[in-house]
Amino acid sequence: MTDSAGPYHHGDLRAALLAEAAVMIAEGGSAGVTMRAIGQRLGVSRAAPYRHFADKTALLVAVAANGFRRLGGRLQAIDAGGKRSSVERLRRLGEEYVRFALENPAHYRLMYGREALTREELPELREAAEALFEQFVEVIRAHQRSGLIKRQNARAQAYVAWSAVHGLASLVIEGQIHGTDDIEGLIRQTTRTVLDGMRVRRGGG
Amino acid sequence: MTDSAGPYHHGDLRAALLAEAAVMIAEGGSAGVTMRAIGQRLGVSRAAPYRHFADKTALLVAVAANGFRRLGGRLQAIDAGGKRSSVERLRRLGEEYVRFALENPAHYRLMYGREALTREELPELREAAEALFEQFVEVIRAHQRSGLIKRQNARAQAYVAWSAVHGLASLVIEGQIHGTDDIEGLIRQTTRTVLDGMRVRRGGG
DNA sequence: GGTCTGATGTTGACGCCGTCAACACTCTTG
DNA sequence: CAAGAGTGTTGACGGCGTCAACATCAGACC
Repeated sequence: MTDSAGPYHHGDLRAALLAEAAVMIAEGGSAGVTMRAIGQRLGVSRAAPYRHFADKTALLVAVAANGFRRLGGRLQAIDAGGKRSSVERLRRLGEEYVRFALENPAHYRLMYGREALTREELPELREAAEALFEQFVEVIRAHQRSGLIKRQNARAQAYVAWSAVHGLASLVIEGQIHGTDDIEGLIRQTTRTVLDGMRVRRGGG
Repeated sequence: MTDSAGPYHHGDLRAALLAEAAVMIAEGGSAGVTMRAIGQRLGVSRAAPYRHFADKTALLVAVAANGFRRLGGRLQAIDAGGKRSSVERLRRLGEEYVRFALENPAHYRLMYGREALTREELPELREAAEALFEQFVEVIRAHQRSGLIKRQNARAQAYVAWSAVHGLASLVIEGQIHGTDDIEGLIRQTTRTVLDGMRVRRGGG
């Protein structure tokens, strides 16, 4: 019985590595991801992952890029659905962003918490993150055209909005928000405040 | 000549460890901080730091807490100085916050990028961070009393403002802001947008 | 002044980690 | 059926955090 050892070749180890790494990150943060441990969990030796990823960083980068794509898809679904009033839709987009981060804290942290990764180019990660940001910019532009928010540099406005939702998500994930059970309320207040600040007003500066 | 080896006891190794760790973080990020390396740079053995800090985490926590205190002092200086119009002062506070983060990126990342630290209580770090946050809340309250911003839950408003500046700082540090050289302009736009959203308006919701 | 004791620093060792080189198996292609 | 590329394994190396045992020193106490 080869059952205890399994077949010599795994079948689709690359995909399994990505999936298992994501699981391990969710379980214990990316610090708990070890080339040896992930191999063991997949019934494979410690060096096997190196046939599919140049090193541990490359594996984590691929996992993080998947996160960007997953988040992007989720936001796209929100943005496409429904015919709500436009500002409401923009707000829902921001709220959904934060919700994704809070549902996948360790994964989100991996996506943005560079550190050892900075020195290299990491093109895959960069592209995935920029594609997500371009979604933001497009939504901002659409709302500028509708006359709902100020017609300033759309990228800059997108950065401001992104800063707010990313900052809130980050603070909650890192345990910096205390004395408030009502995180949902805080999310709404954040998006509402920023949108108020971006909104066109009669007689306003 | 004991000169090459130095005296057996260092004198004030604890303080030296804190200072050197901060330098190493600034040089190469907290990943580059190694108990062995820091000892070597101080002319001390690899285990010497353990006489002053329980483990590497404890050392990094102390360094991070120092960062919070340093930032707090800087913001306090801003807040105390000058008799500018009040909203302007609030804006300068936010801008100074971001500037500190950008001047000390690796240190700032250490302060907020928990990870391995989450599981323990880390009372020193928590207290330092909360003291800083209370400064924010106080400033918000003062501006509520002046009738300059909406009288809502001050802590919640402080969280919103903090999210914006922390998010912007974090995105810039992590290299997520592209296509804009004018980071200073982005900082101003962020603070202005959030304050606009929090401001009291005649006839506004 | 001499001694004792606790604080501080050193060395050796352990286990875990990422990674590489050399080797083993297997599937495809001719 | 032979060859070779792709995939997986084992052994080994150096670096890391950390602990236990030992060394040194400064100051309190007689």
